[in-house]
Amino acid sequence: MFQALADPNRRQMVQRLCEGPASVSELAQPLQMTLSAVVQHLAVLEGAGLVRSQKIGRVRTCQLDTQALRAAERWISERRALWERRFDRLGAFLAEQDQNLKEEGGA
Amino acid sequence: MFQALADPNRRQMVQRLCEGPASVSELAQPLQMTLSAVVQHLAVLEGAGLVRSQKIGRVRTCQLDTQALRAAERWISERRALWERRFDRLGAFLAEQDQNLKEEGGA
DNA sequence: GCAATACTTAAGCGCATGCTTCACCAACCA
DNA sequence: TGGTTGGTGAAGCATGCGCTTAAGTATTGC
Repeated sequence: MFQALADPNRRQMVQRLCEGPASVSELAQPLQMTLSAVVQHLAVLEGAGLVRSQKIGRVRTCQLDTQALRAAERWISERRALWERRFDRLGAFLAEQDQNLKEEGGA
Repeated sequence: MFQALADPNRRQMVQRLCEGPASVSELAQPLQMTLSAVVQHLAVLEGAGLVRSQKIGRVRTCQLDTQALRAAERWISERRALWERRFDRLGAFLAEQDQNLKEEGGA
C-alpha cells in the first residue's frame, strides 16, 4: 500500500486517475516510459487495491478505488492522533508541574 | 516520505515512537536485526522528516515529528476527496438523467 | 483478409535497498 | 583504570525494483 505510493510515477498515475477513469495508454502518455513499464506499475497499484480496471474490447479502463486510500489515511491519522494526544498530556503535565512550583513558591 | 513508510520495520518503529520517545536500542529491541540496521532505518525516517533525534551522553533519543505525517495525510485525503467529489457529480448526473427520462415518459 | 492499435508477457539488466559483519569511539561505572 | 554499554561508519552481499527490449495476442477498421 505505502509501497505502492512510494514511487513518484505511480503517484502521478493516481493523480491522473483522480480526474477520472483512463485507459492504459492515456495513463502512459504523460510518463516518459514504455507502455510495458506502465502496465507493471498498474499491476502494483491494482495489487495494493488502489486501482480497479476492466477490459472492454482491446482497451483496459482503470479507475481509482478509494478503499485502500482510506485505509492508508486512517493508519496515518491514528498514529498522528496517538502521538499528539501524548504530546498534549505532556503539555498538561508540564503546566501542572509549573502550577505546583508556583504554589510552592507562594506558600 | 511514502518511501520511508513503505518498509514494515520502519512502520513498526513509527508505531513504537507513537507511544513516546525511545533510544535507539529500545527501538531495536522488538526487531530481529542488528543495531546497525536499525540505525540505517532511523536515518531514512529522519531523512523523511518523520523522526527527530538528539544525542545526550552516549544515548540517542528519538521522537516522532508529526509534520511529515500530516503532509502525507493531506496528500491522500486531497486525492481521495477529488475522486469522491467526481463520483458524486457522476451520481448526480445519472440521477438527473433518470429524472429527465421519467419526465419525458410522463409528458 | 490485412494492417494498425492496444495491450500482454517474458527475459534481462543496472541500480537501490535491507541487511550483516567488523572495527571503532565515547560515555558510564565498578 | 579497565570493562561494559550504546552507538557509529564502512564495506560487502543478496534481493527486489524499475525499466527496456522483443516477441506475441486479441480487437478494430478499411
